Amino acid sequence: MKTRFAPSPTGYIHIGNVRSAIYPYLLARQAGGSFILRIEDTDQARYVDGATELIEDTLKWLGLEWDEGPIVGGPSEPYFQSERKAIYHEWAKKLIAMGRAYADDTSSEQIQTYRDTCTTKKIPYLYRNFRPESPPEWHEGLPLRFKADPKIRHWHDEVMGEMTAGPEVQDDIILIKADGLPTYNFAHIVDDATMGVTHICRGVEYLSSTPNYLALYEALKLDVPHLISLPHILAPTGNKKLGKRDGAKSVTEYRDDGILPEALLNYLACLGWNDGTEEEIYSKDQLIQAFSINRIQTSGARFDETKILWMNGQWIRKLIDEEGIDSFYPRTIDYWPESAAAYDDVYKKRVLSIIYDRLKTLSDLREMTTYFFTNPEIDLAMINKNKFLKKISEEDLSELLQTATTKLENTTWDADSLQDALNQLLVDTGRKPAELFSLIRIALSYAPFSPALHLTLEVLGKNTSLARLHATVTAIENA
RNA sequence: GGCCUCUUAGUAUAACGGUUAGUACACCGGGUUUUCAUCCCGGCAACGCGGGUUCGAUUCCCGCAGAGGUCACCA
Repeated sequence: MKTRFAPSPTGYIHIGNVRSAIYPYLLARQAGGSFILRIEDTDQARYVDGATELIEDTLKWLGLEWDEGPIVGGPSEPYFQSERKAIYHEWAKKLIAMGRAYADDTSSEQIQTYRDTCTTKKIPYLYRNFRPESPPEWHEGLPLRFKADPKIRHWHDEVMGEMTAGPEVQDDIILIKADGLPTYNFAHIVDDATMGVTHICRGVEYLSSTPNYLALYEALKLDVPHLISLPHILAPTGNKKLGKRDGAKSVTEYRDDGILPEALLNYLACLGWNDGTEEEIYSKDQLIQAFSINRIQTSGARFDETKILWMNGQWIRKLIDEEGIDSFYPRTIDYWPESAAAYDDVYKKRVLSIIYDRLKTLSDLREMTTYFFTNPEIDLAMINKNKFLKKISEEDLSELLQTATTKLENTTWDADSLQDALNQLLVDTGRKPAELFSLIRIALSYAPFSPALHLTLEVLGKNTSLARLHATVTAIENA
């Protein structure tokens, strides 16, 4: 089995089209076949500088390594269509020789009048109805058209099932443009054939041009590869397919937002496909095992930002629980608050180890861990408004904090001892956990939430913790 | 407009023609010595409409409606 991902270098890969890279990848890996990356850069007008690198970068990040293509090379080089012009022309000449292609010197104005004629007659426009009797000899600078053989065509789509199309959708499509480069319609057929591609995964938008491709395969005496039409990913609102105009985010943007490639791959693969079990979390290897074409959905699916967030949290926890903090930590380095730069990895790993089950994305670290790196600004309103603390007098609050400080000063600074000390404080002071713990927690962090108190204390360290408690006592007394 | 495709809760989906239509996210409630989160328990919520076929239809067939795709010297 040979599959391919064949994007145009017109910008970033967004989540609306990355599935047409994921599914062929999974298929190839499952079958022990190969996965090709081919760059379809025949439209010079839409070419965007750097887009190829962006595509490569995206695939690498997602873990979709290709066996043939740019960088790695392969038996069917080159993998850029712009460099394969001679190959297309060779195949085009075969069609000309067998009388199945002809040069087209019709001006665009003339074509427009053909169209207008059809519009006024309310009949579908087909160029072949205006096919010239004796077209000129083909030479570069002139578009080359396929001579269609319109008839009823049947084919099998692995997702959509048995398909039928009539002659009314088959036309003399352009094979080679005036600039000498082929159109997608021609190039992909030649490339897939010469590269040995056995399975084509592409969006359903190609379904309606398939009859034309079938005619080309037939004329060129080529076997038709297995055709796999992938339903669209829908925009957040409405039912249209997700595109850049709808603000479709690039895949790499999710990386910048702190989404793990494991989570994005997992989510995207399961959007519009499932293996029939109730499993939700799949690693890449599990996807390769479980994937099957016949369970791909036929209807479009909406990308749900909330669910990818949930899944990302699951993956953060899974990876840390299974592989440990040390192995996961390097992936977090770009996501810490600026103030963390002054701290070493050992400290940041300790912070990570007590905060990670609160993360939905890696970039949550930026907001959630600041008080581990800088002394928080004292905000007594947080104490005064707290539902457990607002009924306690300032004198009592101050006394309570001082008692706690004294107790903690004489405690060995490890999580277990700190937990024991806090429990003892509960007994000594006769306070409810909600009162004592809320007060200490706020004095330490002035954050809306933080990890368990004994862990927060342990990681902050004795000096910092006691200093922060003192600072709040002082602030209350001066208020 | 022609041709083609799709249609189960808000979202993603499951269910040999027979089930109280299952699961996950979201949301709501409860539990786990403070908070937030994790985890656990519970709740809410769906077969587009109309005809057939059948003892019985979410499931098969036909219409309709709605939505989408496509009709380029773009891919």
